[in-house]
Amino acid sequence: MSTLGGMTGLRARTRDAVRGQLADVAIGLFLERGYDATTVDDIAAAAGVSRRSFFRYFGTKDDVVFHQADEAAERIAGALATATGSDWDCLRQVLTAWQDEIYASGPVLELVESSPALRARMVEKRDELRRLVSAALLARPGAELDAYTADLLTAAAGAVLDAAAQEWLRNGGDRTALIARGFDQLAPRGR
Amino acid sequence: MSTLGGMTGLRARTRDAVRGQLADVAIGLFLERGYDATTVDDIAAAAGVSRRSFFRYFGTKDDVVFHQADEAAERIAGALATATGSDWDCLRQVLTAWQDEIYASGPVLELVESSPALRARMVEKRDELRRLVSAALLARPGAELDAYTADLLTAAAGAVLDAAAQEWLRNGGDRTALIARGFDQLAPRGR
DNA sequence: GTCATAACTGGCACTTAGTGCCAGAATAGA
DNA sequence: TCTATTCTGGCACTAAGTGCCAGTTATGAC
Repeated sequence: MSTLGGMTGLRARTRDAVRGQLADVAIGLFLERGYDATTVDDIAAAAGVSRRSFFRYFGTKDDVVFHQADEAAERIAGALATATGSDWDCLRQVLTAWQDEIYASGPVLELVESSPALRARMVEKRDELRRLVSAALLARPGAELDAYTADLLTAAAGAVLDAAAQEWLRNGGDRTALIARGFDQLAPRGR
Repeated sequence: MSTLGGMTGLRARTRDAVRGQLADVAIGLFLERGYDATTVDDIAAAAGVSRRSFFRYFGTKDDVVFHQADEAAERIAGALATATGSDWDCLRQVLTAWQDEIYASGPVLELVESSPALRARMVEKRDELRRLVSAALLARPGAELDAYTADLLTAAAGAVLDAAAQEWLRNGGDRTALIARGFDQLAPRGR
């Protein structure tokens, strides 16, 4: 256990590599045949590992689609801790900057929308993110809000992102502009 | 097929009765031993039906907890169609009135919060409700909003309910007052 | 280089949710 | 009463996810 600060360790690095490769193979199959029609056996076989090993890299079949989002979630919470301005402005800045990481851009979002199981999991992940962000907002250095207000503002900010993502899927357009409009409209009253 | 308007039919009525009884037995077991530790076999045995029949009444194990919510969702959408006032006020009135149906009051809410699987399903159901409500808001007689605004307002109203439910689980108190405060704070600007 | 330790791997068996199918019992309507 | 529909239980099957074990490989100390 003599690891230096920046040292990642060969073991961890190969592990991350396998993980990423596994995810690529899996998403490729999902896009090709559909999520439900692809079994974990298929993924494992295509990636050249055993079924058992797949579950050592991903706890569930759908985690494969959201594993970047998990990492992003903690970085978002971290970014929020250092943001300045009013609570609402902090949420606005951080979430606008991280929108691409929250809503996996491109084909992955359509993949998620195409499968009820994946959509359910996405909503769940969104909820976890919401909790994390709310806690980070509440724990900010000079915070002057209560837990209820933190939950409320965070959920409202999430509402903006959700609505913008839906509209973007419907009609395309400038997602950042949609988000800006939403944040303007919902800016909280009173303090 | 000579059923009169109000006639429910004996078959449908007994079916509803079995359904309700099955739900009661299942929730009882869930509260007693926990959700994950209760199998569908347990439920079926305790209710005196076969495992196969259970799945004829409920598509999944967790549907048993949310089957009232599904019915409530459509009634909420119906109520919204006949509500009057600004879009935001309509949402406020209808959702405030139906809060108990949305957030199963009492022990069931705690049961849901105690199991990750149930919590995930609840979030999913909430999402379905959100879509239904948004569509109903958009389709209202004299509606003057676009799909994006409908989604935005609906999600914001949902944010109020979510935050209020969390706060209520934390500290108790008057849930209706919390909801009122949330709706005041998030009242949208512009038009 | 050697060696003990820890981590990774594949294979197997098992539980559980959920589905398709079929044959028998119960029921509604003519 | 007779016929068509519906409900039921049982069986077999798929697929996700987990625990366990034994073999292999990399790691770190000497």
